[in-house]
Amino acid sequence: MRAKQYLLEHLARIVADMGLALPEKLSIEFPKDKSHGDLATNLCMLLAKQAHMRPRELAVQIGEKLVAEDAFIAKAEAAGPGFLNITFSQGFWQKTLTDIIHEGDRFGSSNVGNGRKVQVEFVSANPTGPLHIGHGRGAAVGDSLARVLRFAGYDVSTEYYINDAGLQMRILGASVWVRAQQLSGRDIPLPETYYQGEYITDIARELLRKNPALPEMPEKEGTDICFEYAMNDILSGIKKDLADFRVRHDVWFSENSLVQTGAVDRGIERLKGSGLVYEEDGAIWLNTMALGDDKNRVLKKSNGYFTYFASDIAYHHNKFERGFDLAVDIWGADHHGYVPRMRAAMKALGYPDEAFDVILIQLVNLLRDGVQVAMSTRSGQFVTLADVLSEVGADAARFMFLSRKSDSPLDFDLEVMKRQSMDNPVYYVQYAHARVCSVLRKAKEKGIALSEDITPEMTAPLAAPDEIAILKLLDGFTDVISGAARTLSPHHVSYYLLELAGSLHSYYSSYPVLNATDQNIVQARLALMRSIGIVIRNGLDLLGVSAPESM
RNA sequence: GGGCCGUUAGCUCAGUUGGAUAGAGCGUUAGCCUCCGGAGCUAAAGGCCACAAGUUCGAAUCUUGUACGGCCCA
Repeated sequence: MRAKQYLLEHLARIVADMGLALPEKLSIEFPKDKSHGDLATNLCMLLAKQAHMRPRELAVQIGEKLVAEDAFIAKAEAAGPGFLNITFSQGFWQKTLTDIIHEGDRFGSSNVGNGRKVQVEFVSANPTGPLHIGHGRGAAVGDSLARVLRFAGYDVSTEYYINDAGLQMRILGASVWVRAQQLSGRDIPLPETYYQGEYITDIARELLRKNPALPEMPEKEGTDICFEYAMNDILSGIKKDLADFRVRHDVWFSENSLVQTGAVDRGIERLKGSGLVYEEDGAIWLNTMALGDDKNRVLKKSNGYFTYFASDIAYHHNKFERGFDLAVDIWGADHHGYVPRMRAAMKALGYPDEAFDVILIQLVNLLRDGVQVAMSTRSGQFVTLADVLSEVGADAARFMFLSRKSDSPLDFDLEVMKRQSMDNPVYYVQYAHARVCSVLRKAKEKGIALSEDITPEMTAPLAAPDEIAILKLLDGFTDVISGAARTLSPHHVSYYLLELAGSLHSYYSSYPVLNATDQNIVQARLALMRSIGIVIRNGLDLLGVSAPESM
């Protein structure tokens, strides 16, 4: 981060002296940080294009000027066209430790979000049954994304949309009603389209205990009671599961409340302003084809009922009325066909394209020892998120979900997830953290004081290539976070942590810390250990994974 | 039939405004416990980045087409 800003300032001046303008987008952010040579190379290519020069020619010219700068050394290499390597002094990298220790749990945060108001809506499962493993993946991604965005300076609110109006909910109530009847000895069959799961019977049993008169009630009234009770019961179960998974929703938004307050009607009214709403066959339609969808969609059916689409439009309209600059929805990939029509609707409401984004979460393939575990919601035979958590733990599950980009399917093997080996990389990262803590503990026991003031003299012994490499890696943490925020991809954080943990383990095995020969070296390496610990902890926190001090 | 996503080492996967010799883990092979935590480390082998064309100084990355897989819609 600092390296880039630093480079930029100097290059900007040099380039200006040469009569060239720095492309504006370059002044915002440089995502690449593996090698600062890449950065310079990129820059040269862009500038060369602008100046109509051969890249190498320009590289040599810039290189010569850079060499004249006393703050860093640069050279244009003869090998390959247009390659320019820029090397920073060791002190430059060593200063990273000062920043980390000074900023502590804020290290890695930035202001690239610039306070933009973002809403992340995720999970939003119908409260008709417990959450399963697929919801877990969406929950982990959504929650972690929110944490990353917050850390990167966005103003984030997380939300769960409760689909508590509509057919599925009526079926839920009816299912419990039938089970309650059966439990009180009546021979009524449960229709196939009703919810079959064992949990429905459990709810009915519980409700009967509290309300023994239920089976005698008229069907309408009884079903309503069943629905109300079942939904609240299931919803509180969902809330508990999410809490156990360290997932937080700031707002629980009820679809029913939209319907009650007439928001759906108002949404359609507003849509009419786009001139794309029309009536046909007694139904009200939105001409989404005009905005990229592959066919037009019904808003209000001829029987007078609104479609799901209509209430979703009203809901999203409501989001923007609440002042969000960006609404991110996290959906199961099986809903991807829904994306074009929502985009079309947002456009019809007059919101810009970039105000609405959807992250699609691909399927989770649940396995046990390589054998697929059958899952079917209809038959009620599925492994719940709660089951998985109690078996493998929240840390392992979250890390696994956040170790893949969300748009590719994921194999989740329960047996592998219980193994404490590199099959299960969360332990590798946590172990690195525990190791660092252990060294710091031992230092304290030995009476070695850890100075709070990190001075350049103190970090100066960190001069080995391995050490400089780790310092560069630590310095890049902030970029990783802002990159993950920009691309809405929290999994970048996991990969970064794996890399950092690997560096620590490797370093640890060949460089003594407490047993180093010189007290100055001990202090310097302790500062390095502390910094690595802070960065791993900050990173794990963004993933919602614990950072144990011992294991 | 239309559409979305994917295809990178034997397996599971990273690789994001195009950049130097494409990276991890597992598995395989050969090593490392007198030493701060071996849940660890070192090294080797393993690649036509599905295929073909295009864009350019440069493509795993962008464009088009084809094949295969998953999903959605009709």
